[in-house]
Amino acid sequence: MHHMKKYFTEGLIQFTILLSLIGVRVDVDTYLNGYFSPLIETDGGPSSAFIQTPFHHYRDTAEGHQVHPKCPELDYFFASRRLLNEVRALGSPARFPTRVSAWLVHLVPDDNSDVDEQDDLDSGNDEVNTENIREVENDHGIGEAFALSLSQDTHTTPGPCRAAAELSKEDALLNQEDDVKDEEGQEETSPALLNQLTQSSALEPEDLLSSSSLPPPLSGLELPPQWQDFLSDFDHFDSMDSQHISDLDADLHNPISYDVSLQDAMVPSTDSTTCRPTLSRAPLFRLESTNSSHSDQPQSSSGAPPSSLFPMLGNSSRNETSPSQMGGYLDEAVFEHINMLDLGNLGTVDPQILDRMQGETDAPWMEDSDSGLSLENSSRSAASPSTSSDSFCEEEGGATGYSSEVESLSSKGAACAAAYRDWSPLNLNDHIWHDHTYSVPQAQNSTSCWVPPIKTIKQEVKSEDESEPEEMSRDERRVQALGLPFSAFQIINMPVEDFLELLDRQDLSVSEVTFLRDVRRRGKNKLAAQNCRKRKLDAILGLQGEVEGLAAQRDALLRQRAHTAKALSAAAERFEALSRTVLNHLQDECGQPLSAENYTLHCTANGRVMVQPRTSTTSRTTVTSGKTAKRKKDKKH
DNA sequence: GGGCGCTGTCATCTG
DNA sequence: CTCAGATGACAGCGC
Repeated sequence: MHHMKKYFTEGLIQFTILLSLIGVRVDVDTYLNGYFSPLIETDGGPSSAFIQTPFHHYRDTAEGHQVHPKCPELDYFFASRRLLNEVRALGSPARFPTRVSAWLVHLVPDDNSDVDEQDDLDSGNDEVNTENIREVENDHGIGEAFALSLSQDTHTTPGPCRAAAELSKEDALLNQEDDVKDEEGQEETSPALLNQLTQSSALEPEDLLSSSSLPPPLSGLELPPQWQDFLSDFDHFDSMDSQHISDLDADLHNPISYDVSLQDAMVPSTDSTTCRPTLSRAPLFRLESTNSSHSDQPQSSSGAPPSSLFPMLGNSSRNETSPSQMGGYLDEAVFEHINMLDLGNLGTVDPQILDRMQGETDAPWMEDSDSGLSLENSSRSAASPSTSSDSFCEEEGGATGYSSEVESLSSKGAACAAAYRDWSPLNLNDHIWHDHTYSVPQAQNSTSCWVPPIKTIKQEVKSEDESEPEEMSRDERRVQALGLPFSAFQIINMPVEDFLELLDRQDLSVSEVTFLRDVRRRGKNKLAAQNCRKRKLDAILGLQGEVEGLAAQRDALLRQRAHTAKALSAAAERFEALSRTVLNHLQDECGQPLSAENYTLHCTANGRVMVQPRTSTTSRTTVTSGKTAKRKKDKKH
């Protein structure tokens, strides 16, 4: 189970990073909040006896996590959460525009090789205003380098180069209708020679930029080789990234298997109005494992049934229809949600820690016991001061102490001593040592060797050297003074039935009965306190190890983040250069190549790649003029 | 003499 | 209700 969780969590991290790389923000909280706690409970069930920490006051307060108050993972929860908060405190990771990874471009043969490479991109305005989108298309079909579509219409439609100005969604619908008409009239003209690098992409005719003058055709627009490289890189970007991750973390051997289609992953970055909910596309990501879905996940906009295993996949599907929810950034989402690694940490925690926990849960309280050490010590001194030859193990069973007590029976207790003579050490073992003892040393149970604590040894040595009687506890002395046939140790550890019978059969006054009850209560509480303290100590030590492991994990994640950011930045630069090249192959109504300073490429939700003016004011003007031109053109026709 | 750690004990809660 | 266990709080003790 630990291994499953480990691989699950690691795969989750990789998957999250991948999603961030392609511009999908993953919300892991929704999954982990709802699902991890049960995992903890299920997995750590027996371990609740390992550190039975009653966080009564923290019950159900761990940010909604239903953590059992005695769940030891609560400690890890707080510790790991603190660590990951420190990670986040290191600063927001570099942000990268979504559009960098949200493109698909068709490779189209191009004879027009004179590409103006001198345009510089104006990076000032990256805001995508879908209301001002101009859809540009080559008019001869050969150079239809893009105008991609993720929709199912796979036909290619040649047509004049047009730029459609859409002021609103309604206009877009109108334009689509016009486009259909245009397609019908132009489908016979010249089929496009379009190399589809990806499936189900299509060129769609759009309106003309100008009704009066058609721009000269882009004959055989051919992308430079680096563009093909770029596309191929993106086609295999997921595998590339997985490779990076695997290089960084050799332990991530079995990430979650997934199949990412970059085309499916093409997502718009900003305006949700561009989303086309009616589009039927393949799932953004497809998990090869099919398990139950998380029905609790709110499907905010898509309304699609939760068909994915993880809520993050639900998010992915949402991305198809709710692009506004997609931050196209490799941002702190990865690290924010890894904070479930506390939870997640249980999966990705240092294997040494897991092994240690496993080992302790495997051989739990069997090995204990300091519990009763001092008691046994005192009992030993009280019950059998003269029977030093008796081993402790014998005394632990109660035989030694019992026999010694019988030997020292007072007249008062002698009458009832025989009645309890059959109270065997087995009873004591059955009723006393059955649970709650924190850590009985394994040797104590398996062999007859008992290693007393150092202090006990010191006391013994001291008593031997100084020839002084061992110091008896107050209760020991009082019990001895009563002249009862049982030591305080036996009173404390005998079964309650025997104890009650003892109280009944002994001719004891009310005060004596109360005293014996107090002795028993105090003795048990003393053992409990010892166990409790030792548990607390071990918990602290375990948390220290956990902190060390989490710190190492944090460092690894930071290195990984830096590496990923670097790779993504390089890809962004490459994409910018290639976009510049593509823009230079396009012409405006005047026949001039589109300047990368004034235009940028944008991909809509339906998969179209459009040219978009960089500045809103300019785009507004352009859109308006484009729309007017379109209407003029329609009148002409 | 004060600080610190250990230990025992009490009170209280939970199962 | 009783009992056992767990734990925080407190006090005593020794170093």
